[in-house]
Amino acid sequence: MNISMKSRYAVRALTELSRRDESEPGKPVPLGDIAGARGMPLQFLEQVFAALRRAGIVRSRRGASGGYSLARPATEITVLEVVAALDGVPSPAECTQGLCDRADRCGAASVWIEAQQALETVLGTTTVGDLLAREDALRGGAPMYHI
Amino acid sequence: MNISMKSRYAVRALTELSRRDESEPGKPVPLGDIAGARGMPLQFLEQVFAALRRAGIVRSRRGASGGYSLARPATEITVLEVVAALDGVPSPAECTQGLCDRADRCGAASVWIEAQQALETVLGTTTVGDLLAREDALRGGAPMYHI
DNA sequence: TCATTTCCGATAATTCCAGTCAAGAATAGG
DNA sequence: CCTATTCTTGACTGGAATTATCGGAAATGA
Repeated sequence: MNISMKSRYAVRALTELSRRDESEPGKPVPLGDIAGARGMPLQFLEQVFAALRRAGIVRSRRGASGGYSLARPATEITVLEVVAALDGVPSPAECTQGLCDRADRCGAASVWIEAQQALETVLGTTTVGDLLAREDALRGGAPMYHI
Repeated sequence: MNISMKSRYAVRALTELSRRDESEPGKPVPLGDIAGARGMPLQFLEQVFAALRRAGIVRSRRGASGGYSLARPATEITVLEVVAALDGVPSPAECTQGLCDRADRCGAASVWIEAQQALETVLGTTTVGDLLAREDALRGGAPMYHI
């Protein structure tokens, strides 16, 4: 199972959302702002955030001065659950989901299972908060050359 | 990241091929035998093995009593290179292939890169020989637990 | 009321996947 | 040489997934 644009947009958008949540905690941010800030198609983001809301990752408020806000602190939202909400649990091969009836006598299944576990470890231990911190490090810590 | 049927068939087929290579080393095995032994569509396997040959993983001999044989010992063929030959290097997101022009200022790229590295570690350290050994362990009835 | 914004379903364009089909070329054995 | 076997290659297809876009409905604050 692939990590699609939906998941990638979601991660970017949540990073942006948590950036804004730092300055004005809890205040809803319109999707249009987020889409604009990161160059993502608004109507596609709407689909993405609908799924994020159903998964309990963001909260929404409708109407004027509405928008989306984080349902939990950014440091408690893992990349894994974001991906799971949009693409399902990422698995390199279907064997790893009990769909392979040969798994009990197929040595190959084990390697796909190990691969999936490695993926889950990385994605499950990285939070949106981490990504925001990394982004800040890139912006601030990157060498600044003057023209 | 998609590990397609091609790669999965390839891994299964190479395991079968190395099993036969054990009893009669270097002897070409017709694809029909391999397809039959593991219930895989022959004509699809032909595509798969054409790619494996181009990648230098197997050798072919045409004609009667021809077939495919391993180009190297099974213990020197990693699952990673098999997957790479058929699906390309597995990557969870395109960012990790230099296609994302935002990578230098996008904190999200880092997590996809780490995920890819974790995948490559698992797949790159498992060989077809390992899979054959695991399969034998499974057949021998001894349950095998791997950490 | 009105502008804003989320919500929801339909649809379209494109690409990918898994598998099939068909014709051709090389080879061993007789 | 003849023939069955086997690899080689490319085109093709049906279905599914991906990546959106469109149009409007419902809620909400000013």
